[in-house]
Amino acid sequence: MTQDKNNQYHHGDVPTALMAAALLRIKQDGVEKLSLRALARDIGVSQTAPYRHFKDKRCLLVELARSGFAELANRQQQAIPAEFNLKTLIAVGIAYLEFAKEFPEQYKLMFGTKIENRCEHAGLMESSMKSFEVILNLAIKGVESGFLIEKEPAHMARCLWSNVHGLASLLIDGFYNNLETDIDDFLRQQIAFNIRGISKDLVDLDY
Amino acid sequence: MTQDKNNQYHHGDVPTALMAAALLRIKQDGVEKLSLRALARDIGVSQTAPYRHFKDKRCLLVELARSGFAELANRQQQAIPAEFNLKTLIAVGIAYLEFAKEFPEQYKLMFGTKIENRCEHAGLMESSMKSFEVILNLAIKGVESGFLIEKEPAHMARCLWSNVHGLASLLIDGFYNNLETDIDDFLRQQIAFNIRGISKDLVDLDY
DNA sequence: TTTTATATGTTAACACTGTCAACACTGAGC
DNA sequence: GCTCAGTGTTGACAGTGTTAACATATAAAA
Repeated sequence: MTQDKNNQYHHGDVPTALMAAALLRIKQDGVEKLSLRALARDIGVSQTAPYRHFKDKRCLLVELARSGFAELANRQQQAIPAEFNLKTLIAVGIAYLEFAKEFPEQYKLMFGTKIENRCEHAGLMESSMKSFEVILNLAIKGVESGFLIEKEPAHMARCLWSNVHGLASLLIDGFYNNLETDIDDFLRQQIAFNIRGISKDLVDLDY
Repeated sequence: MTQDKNNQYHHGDVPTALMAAALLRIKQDGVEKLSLRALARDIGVSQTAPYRHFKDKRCLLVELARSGFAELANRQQQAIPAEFNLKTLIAVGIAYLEFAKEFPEQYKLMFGTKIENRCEHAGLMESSMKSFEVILNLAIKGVESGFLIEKEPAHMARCLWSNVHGLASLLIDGFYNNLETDIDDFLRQQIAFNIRGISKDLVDLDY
């Protein structure tokens, strides 16, 4: 914190400024065109300043993805109502898709191929695990409550996950653009189908 | 076709050579690092020679994706047995996943975000539609035969598609790496769950 | 307070990329 | 044989990620 904020040599908080700028940039131009130099220009520092805070571009992307998973987990958790039933799964699925719709570029970063060797980044893995655990806990509860088939809850969870991820991906990448019906109704129906597939009885979910 | 093949000024068939080289490159280094200049070097032409055959890099990627969809459609079609029942859907789903496993980088290109404004590329759209139509026809047949719920066959098809796409994506991006069970069993089970969700009765698919 | 060390920021440079304009060669049809 | 369109080449420009060497500001140590 310098006295003279206008003539400051030190920026103050380059990392968070970079993240904010990056979120803006990817929202505008897509994650594909994101450039470190442009980010540096955006926040008014030299082109190599970011390297004091991120080892390389990949690390900045990883951090973007990590925070994305954190936000996703948070939203999923928020979507769980007090009373648990099969519709809870739909609610969480919808929350998931809402996130993907709101932050498509961040979502691409989280799951896409832009980040290679994600396993090497512990923080990212941990964050994505936490997001998955929200679904996993629901599956466990579902099996315990007798709503879901008595298979591995992990498999139930992965089933839900892949279903909702498939929907999110196709949605983001524009494969549902020329849909005749309302997109939200459609998504709700798709999730409901999937839940029907792992629910114990042949329920009629009025999605 | 020059007489002297060794001192040839003209390469002969740059486009197909480029495609072959590109397929090799993305298989080795991933689609993210693909560079036009490297491709040109690979096939032994100057760095700007590709521009005589592809307007820009994007067009080359589009062609890669287009041929991918064609191959995918072909494999799906091949996987359909003479006799139709619910298991047919599983078989096609498995064929789909086999393709994704065999050509992960091409798959990423086909669905991922690397190609922006895919709608502008007519050939690509047509090719991807054809791939979808294979699934759509199955859904129609499924509704006609009374195996599937009497909803929009298009919705049934999209349900199958997003399910299998979700699995493929997560598989490719390494989210199933630390799976305890056999991956093929797992995938088969996941597809079966999904089909159970859109089948008319509560069938017990012995996947 | 002065000194020192560490964190942070800058400039200059390298190798690489996509792409364009200008030029050169080759082969087919007149 | 000449023309010309198709194909290939060279050279250049702007942009990128990244490193090394240098500069400054702040916090800790003296």
